[in-house]
Amino acid sequence: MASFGHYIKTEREQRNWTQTEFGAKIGINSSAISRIENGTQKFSKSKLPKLSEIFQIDLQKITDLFYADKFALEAYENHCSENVFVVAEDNVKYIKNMHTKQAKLNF
Amino acid sequence: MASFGHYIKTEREQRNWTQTEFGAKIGINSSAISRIENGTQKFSKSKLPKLSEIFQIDLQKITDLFYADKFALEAYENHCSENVFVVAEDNVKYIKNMHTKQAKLNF
DNA sequence: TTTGATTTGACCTATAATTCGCAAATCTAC
DNA sequence: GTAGATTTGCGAATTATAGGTCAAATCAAA
Repeated sequence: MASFGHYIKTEREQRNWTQTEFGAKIGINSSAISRIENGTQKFSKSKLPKLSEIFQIDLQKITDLFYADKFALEAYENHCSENVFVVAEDNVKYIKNMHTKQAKLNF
Repeated sequence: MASFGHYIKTEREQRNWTQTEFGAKIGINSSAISRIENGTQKFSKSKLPKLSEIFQIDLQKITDLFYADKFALEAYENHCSENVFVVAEDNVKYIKNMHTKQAKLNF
């Protein structure tokens, strides 16, 4: 998939909704929808649950796509090297580890 | 490595700088340094070049560590699944591909 | 104990980032 | 050419966040 905006556009068109119709459902002006689909504006993360609801798509999947796109763009724009995401994955494991250990300490 | 704040702390201590000294070099209040090292506050990306300069560490390495930490935390906090970063990596490739094709079109 | 270093809380500010609406412009069938 | 759909310029309004200040608390080592 290209980007999150493109993903939204595809899903919207599959349902034969105009940007205005879709905008009404999710509570955003049609011009904002246009910008979102074209990547000029970002979809606000607070509306992800609503999006999953009206698209009837698993929230986890939508969340992953959203952040994968966000991270990719950010990494690209800030000239991160190839292995940023490898390091990031390790960091997540570390964080999870820390939190479980922290949880154990509370007993 | 734990987190970017911890990384900063380690490097600072290796140089035997107090938080106040380090803060003076990079232009941040010492209490802010404390918060940054402990993860309460984020290091601002605009100061990354300055950081690489005073630490004498490759900017690319610092950039990667900074964003790996940022992405990891964000992924963790927003409950992304295991494979976000795999997808993100694909997305970067896609973006790079798009841009090279775009570049070619300009000839 | 004393001194310097670090941590933390509370509150405030400046600035950057971003969303989004409105209206005009442009595009696209029919 | 007309109507609906999409795009875009402009600007407002909101939000997010880094970082400061000041003071108190805690830590650590001499």
